[in-house]
Amino acid sequence: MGNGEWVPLAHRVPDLGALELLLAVARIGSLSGAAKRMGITQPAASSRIRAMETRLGVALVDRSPRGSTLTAEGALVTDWARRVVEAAEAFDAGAQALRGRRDSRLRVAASMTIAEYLLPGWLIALRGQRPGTAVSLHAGNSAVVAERVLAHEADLGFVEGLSVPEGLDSAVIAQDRLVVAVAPGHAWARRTKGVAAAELAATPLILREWGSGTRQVLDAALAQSGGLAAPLLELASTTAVKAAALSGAGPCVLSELALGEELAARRLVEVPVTGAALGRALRAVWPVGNRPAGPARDLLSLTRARP
Amino acid sequence: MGNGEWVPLAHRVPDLGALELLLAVARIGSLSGAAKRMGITQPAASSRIRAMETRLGVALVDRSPRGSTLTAEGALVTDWARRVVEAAEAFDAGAQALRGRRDSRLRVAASMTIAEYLLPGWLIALRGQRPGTAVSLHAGNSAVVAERVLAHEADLGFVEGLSVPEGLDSAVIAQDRLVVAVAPGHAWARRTKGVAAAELAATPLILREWGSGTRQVLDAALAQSGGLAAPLLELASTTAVKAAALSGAGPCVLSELALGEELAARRLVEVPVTGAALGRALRAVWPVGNRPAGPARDLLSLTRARP
DNA sequence: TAAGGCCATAAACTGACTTTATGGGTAACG
DNA sequence: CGTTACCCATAAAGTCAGTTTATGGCCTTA
Repeated sequence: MGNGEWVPLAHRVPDLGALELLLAVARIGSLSGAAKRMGITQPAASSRIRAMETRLGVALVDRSPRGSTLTAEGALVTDWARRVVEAAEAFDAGAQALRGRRDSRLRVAASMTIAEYLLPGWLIALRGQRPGTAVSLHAGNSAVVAERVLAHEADLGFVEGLSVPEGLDSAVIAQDRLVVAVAPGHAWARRTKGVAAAELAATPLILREWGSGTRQVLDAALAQSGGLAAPLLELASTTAVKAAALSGAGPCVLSELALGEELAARRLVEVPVTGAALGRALRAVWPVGNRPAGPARDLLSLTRARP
Repeated sequence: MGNGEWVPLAHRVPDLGALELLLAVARIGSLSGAAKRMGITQPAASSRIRAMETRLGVALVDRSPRGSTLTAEGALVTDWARRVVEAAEAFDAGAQALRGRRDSRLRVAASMTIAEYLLPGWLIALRGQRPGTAVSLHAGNSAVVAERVLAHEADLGFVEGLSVPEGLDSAVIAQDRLVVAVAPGHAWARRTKGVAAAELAATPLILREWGSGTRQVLDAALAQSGGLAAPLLELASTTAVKAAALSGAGPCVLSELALGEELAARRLVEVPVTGAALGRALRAVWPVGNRPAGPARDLLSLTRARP
């Protein structure tokens, strides 16, 4: 893509502090109250909000002597801001765990997909329930996770895959699903009956490169339908796969977790597949006999559909 | 919720510029290259990445005399960062449109739900196709949108609702759906057969306050099943409704768009409903006869499942 | 071995954000 | 009808993070 006269996003979007302040103003209903909540003074808050309004060219809050409320545009902006702040919170939760402090009271090992999409949310929830718990995270493939759990270097592991590694007990915490998705303009988007496994197998697809968990499950599921055709594109990251599919290059296959937002917004359309099992269990694992206790049990109960 | 020793998110998460820089490093493969791309000097980039590593306590990039590549942890952090940056891009696209400049070549009016969840994505896509197009956005309820379109104050409108306002032609661009969702621990989460409309109507629910489009559709859909019971909670914002449902307070009803992420991550579970039509069309509208042309046509074709 | 990538470090600079210090406005209350 | 207690705005001075400029070391390629 061309560069043109590109300016960094950071110069066009208020910084996280300002967005967070805006959320506080929305919730609390006054600039000074929000300022106190954020640990800054009232003039600072006033100035920041005003700077944000100037930059956006829109009035965000109605000031009155007895408080400030959002304007209609302000409410919309606040909703967009909330999504940024929530993503930042997930980032923070994940990053803190990645730090891997020695004094951690809960050591977790997780596969990539789980670490990327699910764990931050769980950690935020755990922090809500047990604020004191320090968590350390180690990410790797299923084999690495199993190894660390068996060596008692992790209190709890999370794996995605078809089978449970030797020596571990497990509980299914969710049922992930590979999803075939196409851009709305693609011919398959009209197929309400979906595609048969054999047709899917015969079609060149946009895939992650070989070695990814996703790819392995797909290979196994279509083995009896003739095996995978040569890929249309073979890309290194989930993002690249999504981008290619969005541009209409062809059908892609990714975890439902990676596609949630695109599917909800109809930027991509799911194509049902008949005759192949594209599901895979997401499992929590622990050494045989060592049922999780303490913080590990807390986290586990957060992740399971049924406690 | 208690405050405790809270520190602002902005002090724990790198700023957007740093996250964007990290993405550039991931894509380009060198600090100096990423620096050039971002319009800063190489030492600045080096220093920012280093500061980020220090703050997070994790090495993110492997430096070598022939470039820099992400470490395993770096790749994970980059994926989390990408979500923050994408949210910020959506914020920016929406905010720019809200500005409402006079020289806008495309004036759009949209209902709240569409403006909040769908429009930013469309605008990003439009910017990709037609970089020069300046868009102005006006958000309001269906009546306001219709009025602006009829008065030729907007080139294109987007409404959600059961009927098309008088004097407007329309095209269905997506089928939104109200979703009943509960926390995974809730009894309804186990109901694979879902709940009947009558049972839903009789159950106290967590709802948006009266007047919201969501609420109206729900009222209409359950009118023949006995009408809505008194709400369990009646809250002012989508976010508040979600938060209440996440905490296990009870079943909530929200647009599928608002719940996409929570459902994908299984933080909330969808409960199928039988015997009531909870779907509603999302429509683009324009004055009878004035078929959209130019930029409006470009945007319209981006939003339609079938061009 | 010279050239051209890449990255690290040090020191001076800049500017955005902050606090401190005021002032003006509205509402509740005796 | 003043007093008190909120609320917000403005001005001036201070602070610190992030930046540039300048330099040096390392590795590969021709």
